[in-house]
Amino acid sequence: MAKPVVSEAARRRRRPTRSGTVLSEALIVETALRMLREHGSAGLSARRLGAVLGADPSTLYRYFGGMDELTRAIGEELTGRALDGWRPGGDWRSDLRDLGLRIHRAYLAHPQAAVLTASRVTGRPREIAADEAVLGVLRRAGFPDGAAVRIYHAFIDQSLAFAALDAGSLALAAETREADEGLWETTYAHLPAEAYPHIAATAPLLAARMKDSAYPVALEMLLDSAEGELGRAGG
Amino acid sequence: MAKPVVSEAARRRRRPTRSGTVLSEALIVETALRMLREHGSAGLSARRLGAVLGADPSTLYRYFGGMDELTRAIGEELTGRALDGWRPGGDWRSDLRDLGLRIHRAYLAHPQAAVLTASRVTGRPREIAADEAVLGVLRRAGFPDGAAVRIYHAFIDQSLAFAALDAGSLALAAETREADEGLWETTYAHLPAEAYPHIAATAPLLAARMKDSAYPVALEMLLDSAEGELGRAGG
DNA sequence: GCCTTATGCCAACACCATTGACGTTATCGC
DNA sequence: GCGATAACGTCAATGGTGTTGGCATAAGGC
Repeated sequence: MAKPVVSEAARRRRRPTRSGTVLSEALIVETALRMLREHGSAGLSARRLGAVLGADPSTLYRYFGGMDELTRAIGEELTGRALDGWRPGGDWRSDLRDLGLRIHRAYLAHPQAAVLTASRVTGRPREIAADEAVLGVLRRAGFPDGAAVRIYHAFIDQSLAFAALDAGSLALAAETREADEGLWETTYAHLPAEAYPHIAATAPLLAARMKDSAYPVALEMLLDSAEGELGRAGG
Repeated sequence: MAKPVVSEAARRRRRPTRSGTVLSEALIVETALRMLREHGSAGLSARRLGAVLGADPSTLYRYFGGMDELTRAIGEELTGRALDGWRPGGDWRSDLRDLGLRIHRAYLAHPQAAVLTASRVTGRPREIAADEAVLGVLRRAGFPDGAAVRIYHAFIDQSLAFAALDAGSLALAAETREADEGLWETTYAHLPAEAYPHIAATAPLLAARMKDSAYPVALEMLLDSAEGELGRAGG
């Protein structure tokens, strides 16, 4: 076998690579993030990553079991950055809004990485911390446990789902340089009004809105509904 | 060059492949869908697809510009199936609910394919038809154009986003056979109550709810909010 | 029945992840 | 200080991938 994959903590003998750099889990993940950002999600490969690090591709297998494990490590790094600095204020609605937007923003800061990792549920420490935070906000707001769990589930999955979706289109746009956004001005704007009357009637509005993420609107609608339920039930 | 990619409509000289089958766009897409379902999202490759069809891999390039274009065709097929048989009834809310659940269901019927395609905006005919349908329901319900477009955007992106997210976990579960669902009974249920009081307090509720998709709840909340807005504005 | 050309096939290229064997050298116990 | 051990970087090779140019053939319009 070629892969005991010594844990990072037990790693002591750091030999510099042929080109002089000293490897580490953190350095590899960081470099991979930079490569994803600069060369797109297809630009990350063991060979290229090795080349950038000045190391043989096979060296990476001393640190990660495979590209899949590296991908999960990158995802961990992203979710970790999402919660950094968040503290609950007093208002449950703005707390949740802030949390949702933070998650969305953290993923979109690295679209190419997000699209690779966003759909993986890890169950790792920082993800659990986020879950606890959301549940806490809802229960303190006065939602009974059943409602709190239901709303929590919708909220967290909505955030992750939109993060992945928006990261996907952002990554695609950055890579192909051909504006998918322009699709609304070209294809959709010139559809025959008889066959597609509603699109034709709202084409300018569509063109203006489809450029941006729908997440803020969807999030606000979810909060609307929750607030309505809270008003009807408790106070 | 090797790829004029004759359009399906202009295709007339159908020569049977060495193994006797006669190729077509539809047959290729259909076969690809079956392969994705049976062998997972990593099981689809030009070579394997060719082998199953009894054709040389390069033959596929007479029908699609590349694997990327094939992927988009698969996505188009999925969205098409979502709309099959849908007719608007009288009530806008149940119309939208039905449409949303159809999209979600159509994608989840082919999780491996959905995970490849759900984040691609194709701009192809059947996708446009779906957009037109949603906009029509909203405008007929009495929403002013601005609100209709805003709600349409949130609705369609939320449907696709959840479809992709849920398909991802479904595909992962099917491939690795290790139940992610059990995560809530194992990891989360045994967290220290001091550090994670809210998770601990709601653990049984969480375990029961996290197994299912949050999409129906999120959809209903979106519809709640829209109905509230309609009530306040027009009557 | 001829001609054109669409279309299937072949061979080849460049890339990919992954692995096993091999040396070298950094660190630990003494 | 010194030797031993094994961590870890490197090399070479395997079997996969998408994609392309050239070629032969048969299908269909005339």
